[in-house]
Amino acid sequence: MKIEALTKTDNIALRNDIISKIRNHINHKNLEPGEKLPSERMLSEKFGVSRSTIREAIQTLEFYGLLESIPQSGTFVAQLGVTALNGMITEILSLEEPDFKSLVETRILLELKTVRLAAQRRTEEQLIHLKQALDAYTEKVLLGEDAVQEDLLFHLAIAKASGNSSLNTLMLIITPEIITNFAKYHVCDDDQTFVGIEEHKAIYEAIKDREVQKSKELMKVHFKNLYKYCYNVDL
Amino acid sequence: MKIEALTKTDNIALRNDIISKIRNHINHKNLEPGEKLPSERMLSEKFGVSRSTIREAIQTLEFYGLLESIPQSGTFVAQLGVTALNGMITEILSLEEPDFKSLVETRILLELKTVRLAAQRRTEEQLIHLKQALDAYTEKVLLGEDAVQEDLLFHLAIAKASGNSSLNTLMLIITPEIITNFAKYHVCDDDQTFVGIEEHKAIYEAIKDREVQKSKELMKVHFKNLYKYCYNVDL
DNA sequence: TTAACCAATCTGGTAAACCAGTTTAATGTC
DNA sequence: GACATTAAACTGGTTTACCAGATTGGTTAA
Repeated sequence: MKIEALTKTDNIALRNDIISKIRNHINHKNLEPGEKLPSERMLSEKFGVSRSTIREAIQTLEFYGLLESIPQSGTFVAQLGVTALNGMITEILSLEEPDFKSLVETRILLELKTVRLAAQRRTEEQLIHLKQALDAYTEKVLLGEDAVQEDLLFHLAIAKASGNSSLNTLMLIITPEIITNFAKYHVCDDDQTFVGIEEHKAIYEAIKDREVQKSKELMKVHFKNLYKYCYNVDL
Repeated sequence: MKIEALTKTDNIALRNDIISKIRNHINHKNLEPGEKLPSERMLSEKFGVSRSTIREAIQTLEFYGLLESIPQSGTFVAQLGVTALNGMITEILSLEEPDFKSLVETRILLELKTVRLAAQRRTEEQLIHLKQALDAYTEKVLLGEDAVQEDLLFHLAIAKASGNSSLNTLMLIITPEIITNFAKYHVCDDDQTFVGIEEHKAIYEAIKDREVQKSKELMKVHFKNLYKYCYNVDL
């Protein structure tokens, strides 16, 4: 088991090492925004690793919007200068796994915003989608089954209805980790879920009626138990 | 130029297609949390593409925490059930490029939180780092040079000082796109930056003195122009 | 001199072969 | 028949080879 973990860690360490070397190269050559990086083959040779490894590192930096690969042409640095690039890569390399408390804290922040925006901006189509998610959740709970997934999907539907693509993306990024931790710590084993039905329904109604402030207050109540629970248990 | 874009789009389309097919497979086989996906070779053959393509798709899903690859063992679905997985992949596939307004809206939300947390939790070491970032920014402005990068690095330092790894990660994700859009729309060409020095300095002092509410108010002021500017220009 | 064209070269993307652990199942022993 | 052993098959990771489009530099025709 520990060998597996070590191997996995090694892989990440290797990729981070390459990312670091790419950063050094950009610094050393003072690559300006839009300039071209050496080809994958060159970097591969220069760093003594295979193209796959280089490509993985580039893909990671591409995800953060620091590089952009164009087929049959090259890999280019984004429209941000050496300083920002350097600082950001350093930060990315030092990123740590988010702890449960951070996740919950962030989720609450994001959702108190998405629910307000949803109440303001939701379209009829999004409202239907919300209703479907709500019904799926309710049905699951009434069957006495675990409904964590349907719960989170309803919240994701709210994020989508917020009309803010950025917030929607961020919610998608943190949600799986939230669910995983819920499962790990058995946060949702108790029968609070019946209360959850009413709370969800109320939030839905508020969004439907475009009651911005009320929707936020309802969400706050909805999160109160969770917030308290997590801080008591984990802090 | 448009051919380049098309090629790029095709690549993304291909990867998304594979992701979609993986989702279908998981649905069809009703893979429970922790269960193993078919090997990359099997999927490669099943979908009629190479392992590289499969691996890229898996890597994307790994980033969102939906799958996990373990060397010499297999790829496993995360600790979330079919329903959540299905819903999330659907959402991921339909993700759209964030617009500038969404980015700004999100940034303001995140930073009004990070600055408060930083004022509460910052360590002495983080304070030093903040000071360095502030000085770098000030120096650049006084030289009359463009200081967008140093500006954002200061804000990232605040995010790091918030002690919330999750918020820090999210800030890192949206920052490059913010900078890119700043450059594209020439938001920061005017000499507002001299005002920026004072505002940054004030925020730093508030964090230093652990004045939570004040730090938030100062950040609000700092963002007021930007918020207004963006909405006026882009909306 | 200039502009158009063409072929050699270079690019990222894709596919196929290879590697080192892991898993599994068959085989041999007690 | 139960268990230990061992070898073959299977895994994700890595390396190498190949592809088609883009770039580039020189050559040629106007």
